[in-house]
Amino acid sequence: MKKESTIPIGTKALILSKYYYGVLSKSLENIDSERYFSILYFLNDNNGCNQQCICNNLAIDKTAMVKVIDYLIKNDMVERDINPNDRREHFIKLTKKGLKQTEEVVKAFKAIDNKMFSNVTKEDQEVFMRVLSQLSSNLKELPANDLFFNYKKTQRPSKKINSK
Amino acid sequence: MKKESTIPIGTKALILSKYYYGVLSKSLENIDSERYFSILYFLNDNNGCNQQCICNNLAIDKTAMVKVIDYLIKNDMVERDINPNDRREHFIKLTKKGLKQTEEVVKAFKAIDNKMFSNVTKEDQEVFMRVLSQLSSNLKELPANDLFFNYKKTQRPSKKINSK
DNA sequence: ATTAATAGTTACATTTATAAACTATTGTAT
DNA sequence: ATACAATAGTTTATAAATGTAACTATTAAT
Repeated sequence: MKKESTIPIGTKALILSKYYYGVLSKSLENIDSERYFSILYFLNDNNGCNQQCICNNLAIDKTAMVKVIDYLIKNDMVERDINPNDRREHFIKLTKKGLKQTEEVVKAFKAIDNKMFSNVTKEDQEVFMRVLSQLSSNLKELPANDLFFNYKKTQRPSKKINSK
Repeated sequence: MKKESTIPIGTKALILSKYYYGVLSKSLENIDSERYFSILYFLNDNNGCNQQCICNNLAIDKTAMVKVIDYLIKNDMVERDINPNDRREHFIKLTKKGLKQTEEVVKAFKAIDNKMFSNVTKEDQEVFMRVLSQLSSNLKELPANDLFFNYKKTQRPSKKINSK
């Protein structure tokens, strides 16, 4: 009685993503960024959004995002522009080079998605995608994980330094 | 024309796993291990397997695994026993305490899986799981990712130090 | 008896995660 | 108008995760 396949959903999802990004980075060795492809992909659809927007949508901490953007700027993939209407916000915009290379990134992502689904029927594919979204939103409503995201404990009761 | 939801499968899977482990670790705050729950879960089904086996099944690098096991030993969750029939292999076995606490871990995993699927029909659930497995095995056969796993480049053409 | 392969380890460098404290800016309530 | 809260982003520090290379010990293959 082998029960080989009793691996929890979350673990399976993590494993899948590891394989996925392995394949992806293999097919994107010619891009000037060696990582953060998912951010480029996201920017392709949301060019000019602020950093917090990327964080919220890709579940990345904002302190990590600072370095991600720094890296992408260093490689001339994006630029960081202050929003004149709300100077707290920094818009992240793909550069000319970034736009061009992001095309390749998007193609690579979509190629993998297509190959992955090559032997899955259209109907099953539809169900899969729908359930995947459902699971994610179910999880977001489960008891306080807090682990990610930035509006978290925020207890900071002290402070008030240069206020007086 | 918003295209909010065009996030690649691999990215969605990664995000799902982040939320998932956030919820999980929230519900397992009383366990003596603060992490590596998926390894405990795996050991519950495969108690006494060697380290490589865990690596292969959970897509974790073997050099990382050393530290994971060290950590779990330090917290008296597992022990590491040399296989007398092949002294290269180290069997990883749950301790008495590890067995007990792993019960809780398994319960927590299954509880989350249940909650996630609470509003998904049995049929859709079945399709989802089947496709998820299919996608993983599709990915494994895509062109060399190399990124993970241990039988990789292994080119090491030099070496031969103390051979002569 | 060499040589190759496997399981695991060590050491190192890089990347990522996490928390806390911070600046700058904007929103809100009195 | 002023005080306070909230938001976006940054910095710093620490810990953990990840990846690479070189290593030991052991077993398998020739």
